[in-house]
Amino acid sequence: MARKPAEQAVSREDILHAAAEVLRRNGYEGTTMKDIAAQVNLTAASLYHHFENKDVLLLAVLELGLRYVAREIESIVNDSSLTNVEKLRRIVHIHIANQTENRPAGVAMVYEVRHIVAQQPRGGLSDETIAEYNARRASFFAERRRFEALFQRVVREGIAAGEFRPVDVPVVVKTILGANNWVSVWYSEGGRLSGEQIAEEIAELFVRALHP
Amino acid sequence: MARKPAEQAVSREDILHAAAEVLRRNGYEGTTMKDIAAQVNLTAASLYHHFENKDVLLLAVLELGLRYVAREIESIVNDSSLTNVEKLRRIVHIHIANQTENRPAGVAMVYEVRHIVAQQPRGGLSDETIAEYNARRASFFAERRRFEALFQRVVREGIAAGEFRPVDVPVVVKTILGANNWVSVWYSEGGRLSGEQIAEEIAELFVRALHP
Amino acid sequence: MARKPAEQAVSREDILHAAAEVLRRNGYEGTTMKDIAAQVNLTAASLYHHFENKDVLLLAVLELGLRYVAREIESIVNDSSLTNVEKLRRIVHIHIANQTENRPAGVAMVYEVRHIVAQQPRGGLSDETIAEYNARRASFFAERRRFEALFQRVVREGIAAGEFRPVDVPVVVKTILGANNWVSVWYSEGGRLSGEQIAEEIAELFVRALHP
Amino acid sequence: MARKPAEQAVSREDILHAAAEVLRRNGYEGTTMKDIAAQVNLTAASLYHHFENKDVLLLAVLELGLRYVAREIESIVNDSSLTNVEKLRRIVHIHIANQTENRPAGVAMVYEVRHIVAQQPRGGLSDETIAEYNARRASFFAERRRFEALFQRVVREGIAAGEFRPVDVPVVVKTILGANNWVSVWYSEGGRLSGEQIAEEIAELFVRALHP
DNA sequence: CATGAATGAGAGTTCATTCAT
DNA sequence: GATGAATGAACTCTCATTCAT
Repeated sequence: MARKPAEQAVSREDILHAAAEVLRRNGYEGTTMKDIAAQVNLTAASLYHHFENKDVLLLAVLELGLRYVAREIESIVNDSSLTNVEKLRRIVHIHIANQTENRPAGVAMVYEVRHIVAQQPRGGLSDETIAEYNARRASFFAERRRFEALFQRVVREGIAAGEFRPVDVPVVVKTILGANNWVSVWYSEGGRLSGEQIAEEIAELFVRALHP
Repeated sequence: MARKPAEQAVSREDILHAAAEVLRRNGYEGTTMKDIAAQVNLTAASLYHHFENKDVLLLAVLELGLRYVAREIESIVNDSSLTNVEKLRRIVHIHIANQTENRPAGVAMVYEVRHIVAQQPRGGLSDETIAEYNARRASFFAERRRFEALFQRVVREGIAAGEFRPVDVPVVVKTILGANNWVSVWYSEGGRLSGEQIAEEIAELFVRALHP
Repeated sequence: MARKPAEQAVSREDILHAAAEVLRRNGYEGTTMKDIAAQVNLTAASLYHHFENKDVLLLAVLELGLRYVAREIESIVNDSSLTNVEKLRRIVHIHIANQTENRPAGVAMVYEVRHIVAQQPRGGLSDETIAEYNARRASFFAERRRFEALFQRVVREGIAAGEFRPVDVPVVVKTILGANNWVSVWYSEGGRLSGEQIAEEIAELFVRALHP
Repeated sequence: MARKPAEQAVSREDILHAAAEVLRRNGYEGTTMKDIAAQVNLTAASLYHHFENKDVLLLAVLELGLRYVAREIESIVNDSSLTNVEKLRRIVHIHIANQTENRPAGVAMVYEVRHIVAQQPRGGLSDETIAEYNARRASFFAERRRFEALFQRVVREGIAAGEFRPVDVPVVVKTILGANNWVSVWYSEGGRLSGEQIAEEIAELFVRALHP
């Protein structure tokens, strides 16, 4: 009753990537432990060696994906050699690339956030597991706030520098994020436009929208 | 063994409204036939007298919601006394109002479309039911295309009239829709801004973005 | 996907009796929903039509069994034509008969009480189900206290009447109950002695133990 | 990949004591290999170096516990300076102390015997393991018979010596054991009475019950 | 010896769906 | 039309057990 001996073992990381892929295809509720397991040639039971829980696992996926983009965007935002207009263009590009390319959780995030917001950790769990879940959840939301804050900073500093007209920063940023996120819903590989071209068009749109 | 004595019997319409409400609260997967039935004081079994299927039912909900907004928007777009700038402002307002006020299918649409796109009609069904489902699905997508076409018409005619600069119309419309849809994700009643104010800000943003 | 049409439907009562039987054979943890279902020719899923929960179901079994014996014993205790010595003999007989004959939950009670005492209602349940469970649990314990109180009353009144010597009533009653309960552990049908004979011997033992 | 560096390795004995503790807390079914392992700072897998089986392990625990009490009782029974009345008092005390103090197998025995009686050795095991299990089982029951025989001997010799009235020895002994075992069910530390006091009351009860 | 990784078997539970009444 | 009872399929999760390292 034990297998998978020589073949290199599966790591947490591997599972997270597999899960991200399944999540993208099937959505949160549509994703089963069996699906994820199959993706890494394991049985569902085996996943519980690496994650205490489906929720914990999926949350880890989203957090990972988010952290990844946030890092990229952060380096742009901190680059003092760029104007805020240029920063806005670039981070829109990065965000959209994250939707159109397969970067884990990029797509997932659009749809699945509602589950995390609403959801009590699945019932009948040990206190430790609930603690683990809440920790992950807090971590995810923290990352999420940081992510949004980066966009806000660019707009705010752009306004201060006279590069952008004064606007309601939170609403504008939500609008940009909404537009970008939505790309993952309608983008199709091999469509009329590449991800790059789409990003170009959208970035231009918002730069003009904010023009003083 | 038949209940529902005094109260007049429930209609398809009643069920659709109830389902829309549940859908808004619980999401597609989270919505059970029992939930919907409870909302109209029926048992799950009874729903099958009115709809052949959960999928058919939910699809009807989305179609209904969509048709409703489409009607409203259509009357604006056909009003020849308005400029295209004015039309754009108004339809953005209507679309967002549909997200922030409780118009059920409005909210649902953001998240749930994926199910309809992806989903094979649930296995093991009679051919008639599958046919019914596919008909509904086609109908939904037709409505959806009409809906989007209305936005596209405004932008396109605005460009032709010199009110808007030339842009990639499909991408721009998707961007506007994405931004509007996203409102339902982050809007909270009693928040800092009313739905009206949010709509105002977003409309202004896109009008400027398209300024020649 | 629906069966069991004409054959007379299964009632809650039927299930309780079936469950009692399985409980007796397999013990609390050893009893599966499938086992119980099989006993009444149903599938496990069907049981959830009648009981919200395994715990709720099993608790109902124990409560039912207990209530049954308590009723019998009560009528003896209230019979003012009997001496307390006679009452003690009779209730010991009844209690032991309950262990040796197949009266539901008689046997179960010996082992399974620990589960009810210790156990949090299984996690991940709706609030209503938890409420239902707690109600049943309270009801069970109330019944249990009543049951023990009946024995105590006989001993106490016997002492007052000079039929019994003064003793520590609670301890003595626990001792009698323990001895009786234990019968279910070692009694085997077709053994050297009948249930009646065993009861006779044990009753005699305690009557003498209490002799002034 | 081997841990447990400084501390000297765990012995079978250590595991048995740990298991007894867990058994007492959680009951037979509620006790997992992981629980036991955790108690001795091992992993579940490691337990299989010491015992072929969960059942074998737990059986060993019960046997150990039983053997321990049996020894104590034996020395009393063999003490020719004591009357049988005195012997009975003392062995009741020992037996009850075994329930009220933390001697693990004491408590466990009450509940868990059923598993051993009923249970086929878990399926799918090697013949050797089954053999080992059956050996342990036989050994357990032998110990159990010896234990009961000690009580029987006291009663029987007491009758022969005229210290006790003639009774059905097996039934009487079962009754005494049942009463004693039951103490573990209701005894609570810090309750109104100490274990000693309870034992006193019960011993007195049975001595009088057997008085000629 | 000990462990981490893996697994099969099964448990409880949910849910869309069916059908006789 | 409506319901209660029933079901199959699926899902999450647990656990004893194995085996290469």
